[in-house]
Amino acid sequence: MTFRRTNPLALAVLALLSERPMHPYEMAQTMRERHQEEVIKLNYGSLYTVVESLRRHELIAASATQKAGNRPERTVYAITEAGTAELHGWLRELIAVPAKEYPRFEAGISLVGLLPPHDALAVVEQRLAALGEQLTALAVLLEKLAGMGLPQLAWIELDYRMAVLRAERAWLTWFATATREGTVGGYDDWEERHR
Amino acid sequence: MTFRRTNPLALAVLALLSERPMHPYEMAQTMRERHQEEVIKLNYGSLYTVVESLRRHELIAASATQKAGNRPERTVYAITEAGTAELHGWLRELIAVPAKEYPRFEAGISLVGLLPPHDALAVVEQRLAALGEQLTALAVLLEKLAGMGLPQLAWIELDYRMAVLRAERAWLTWFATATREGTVGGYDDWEERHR
DNA sequence: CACCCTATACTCGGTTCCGGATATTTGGGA
DNA sequence: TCCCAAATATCCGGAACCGAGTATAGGGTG
Repeated sequence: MTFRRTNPLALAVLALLSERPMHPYEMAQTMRERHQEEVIKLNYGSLYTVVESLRRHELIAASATQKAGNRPERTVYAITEAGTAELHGWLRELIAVPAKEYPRFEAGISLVGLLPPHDALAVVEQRLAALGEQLTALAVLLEKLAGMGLPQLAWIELDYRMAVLRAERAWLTWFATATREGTVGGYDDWEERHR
Repeated sequence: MTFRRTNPLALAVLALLSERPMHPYEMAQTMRERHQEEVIKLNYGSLYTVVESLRRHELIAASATQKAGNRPERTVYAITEAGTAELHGWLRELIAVPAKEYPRFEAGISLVGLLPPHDALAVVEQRLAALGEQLTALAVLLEKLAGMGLPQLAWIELDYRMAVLRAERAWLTWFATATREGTVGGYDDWEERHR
């Protein structure tokens, strides 16, 4: 059975172990500290499932079971050679090949015609406000990270997200205006259906 | 137990049943015809699970079991009043509140420093090419739909996706240049680590 | 020094998801 | 008329996922 590149949490595990051996709980802590959990969903339940799956595929291996102090016993894992290869291959694939994803907003906006135009406008404006807040929060964070002397490469994904958020906001602004003024194609029919 | 708005396929089911009663297989066909499966992931296995879950929560109800011709028996479902309310509420939420999502590309690009700069540049350029193709394909499709006389509101989500894709491409173009010329912040260290 | 709160380190059970099977029927050509 | 491919309609078993629970230890407080 070959390893399937589904859960990105497995990628995070490989990336962390490529620095040094760790036990699962430590991985979680490190992800927290580095704000990695903003980019890769972290869930304790999944973490242990994922680690076990990586071990079964021999991409990582248990390197020791410590019993520091009198804490519950814990297993430290290390990356294998196959694991390093998998890490690099997966990374290449993630960047090179656009994955087919299903953003929830696309699902929502595709059915916006089911809401009366007036309500639709209201929720779009709510989203605009929320996006605005996210953008300023991001800008503040970027400022702070740059100020701390961290190199841009260390927070490159935030830079990317900022660009995408700006585009979203621009589109939404257009859509809100077009709805308000009734200039979006098919508006008359839309209006009529909701009476 | 209250209904959890996880799988958007359930939203599609509610939306379809808000038009008229259908049996599951017919829902799938209709989604195909309308290219809805581009926006909402459709999987036969999940479809029946989701329909059963909606029925348990009384958002839809079995309205008849036909046996047309001699086909295997099939159950036709209709939306309930609670279902209609759920559909509208969910729709509002999807549009108004930006969901925390985890795009795979963000995960990938956040770890790009693990690849040697030269390789990173290569995969980024591959993605740029792929994005270019997606964009022209989208443009062709939009042209076609507009030509068929469909109102803009019927393909509003494609309009949105186009805007986002353009922003992605612009950002990637910048990143490729900055990598090629070594002007991305932290480049020297990056170079050095891979020797 | 008794107490409690938080941090540590998992574990577990129920739900959800999904990729194939499975079983029947219709339509169309040889 | 017979046969096969495609369409119809659903089901199933295993994998993955996730939230909540458990159990111990250290550290601060009155």
